[in-house]
Amino acid sequence: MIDVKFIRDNPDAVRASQTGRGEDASIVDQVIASDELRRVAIEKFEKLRAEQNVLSKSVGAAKGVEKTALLENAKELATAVKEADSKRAEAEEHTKGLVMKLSNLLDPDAPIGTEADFKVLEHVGTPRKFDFEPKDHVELGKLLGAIDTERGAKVAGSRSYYLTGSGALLEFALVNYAISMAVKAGFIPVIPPVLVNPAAMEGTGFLGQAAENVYRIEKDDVYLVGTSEVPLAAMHMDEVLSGDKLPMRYAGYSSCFRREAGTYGKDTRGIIRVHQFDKVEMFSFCHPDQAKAEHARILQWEKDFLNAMEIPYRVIDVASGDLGSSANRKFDCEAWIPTQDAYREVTSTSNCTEFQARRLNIRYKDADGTKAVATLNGTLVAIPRMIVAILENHQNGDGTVNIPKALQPFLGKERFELV
RNA sequence: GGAGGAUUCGCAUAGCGGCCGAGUGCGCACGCUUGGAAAGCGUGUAUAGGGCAACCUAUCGAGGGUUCAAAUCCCUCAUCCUCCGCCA
Repeated sequence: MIDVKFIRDNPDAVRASQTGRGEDASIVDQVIASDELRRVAIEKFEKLRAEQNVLSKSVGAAKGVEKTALLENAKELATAVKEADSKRAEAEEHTKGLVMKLSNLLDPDAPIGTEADFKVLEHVGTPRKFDFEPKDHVELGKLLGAIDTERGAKVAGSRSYYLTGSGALLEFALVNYAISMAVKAGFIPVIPPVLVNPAAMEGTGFLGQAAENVYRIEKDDVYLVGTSEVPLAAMHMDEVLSGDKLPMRYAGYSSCFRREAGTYGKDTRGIIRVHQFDKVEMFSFCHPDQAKAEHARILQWEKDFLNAMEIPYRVIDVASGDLGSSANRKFDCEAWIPTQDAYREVTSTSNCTEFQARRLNIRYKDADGTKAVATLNGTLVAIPRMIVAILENHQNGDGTVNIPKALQPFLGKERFELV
């Protein structure tokens, strides 16, 4: 949510941002008009209310005939106040509804365009040349007894899978490595709730365009989170953080649930796109002035992780039209997937500036007063995609897979063997 | 699932229709005092909105209602605590 005052003072900037995203810029003018009416309604109500407060006091003090007369007046006023109040509430709601439609302001450095207009920032590592025909992760997963998509489908439907044996152990190793890395970097490790209430979901912006991809448990009016970003961000909902404690960094480990509506036929093979997976997510609450620097730091931790996995990847600056509505800029790390002959997203980090915090009412207090914090998120490791990248990039001709050095202490061996 | 109790300014509490945006204690900040500190004394100590400002308005878990007037009365909901039941 963008600050209404900012919209009022900088309508052109907001319009430009909307246009850059390929979204409706006319909302800005609707907001300004609505805000005008809102302020008139507020003034009208407050004036009447002040009158009523005075009159009410005099009613209390008065006696007899005088009191009866005053009461007569007071009753009339009460009706007027009630009416003005509901008009005020209506105007406020209308304005807020419009403001909520606006996406976050774009970072001026973000590339403008649609999904395909991303900018490649760098390549790290070189895709490996195989002297044999590389197998894909589904095949390798079978040979290693690590991934079972057939039984996953039998028991839970499409896009479901079992991680077994080496696969399960690999998840534990990845999680352990990620968490120990995060703790070293000063993150507080968190195991958050994955079942959250509507306020948390709404506040983090997942009930807007992304709502289609969210699982909802109707009976209890709760949602299954698609990322621990939701419970991590909502953790400090309606709180005022002390300025000297910022940045506050959390690393959440949780299962993530995604309906994957509208992705029929996309990535149907294997575990690139699944309904449920585990992920370690970085989340930071920081000073708005620090957000850009913090974003760079989070990206660096993502790169450190991929470097440790010895996987070739590239970093892209996601184009305006492909940003989530909360993000003002987003970087994706895309790992090289040999059998797809392509780079595929494995991690992603977004700078949400104060947008999300304003919706969730998360502020910080320092000498200058109380203001909205900035929030940022980034994937440290999303298990299935990382497993895909590791299996495919580190496979040997016989189907065995070498374990990256960083993970070896967590697995007690150097190679995954065939079963 | 059933029965009770609770939710007030950072914390602990008072208040149970107008004198309450709200008292007290603790904490915190500043000042006085002191060689320095403690104690003591004094002052201050929420957030949001509207207004150029003086100032006004709203907020006592949330939302409705009654009333000229609600922290206070009524209803619904949420959370926490205790007891019973159930499960582990």
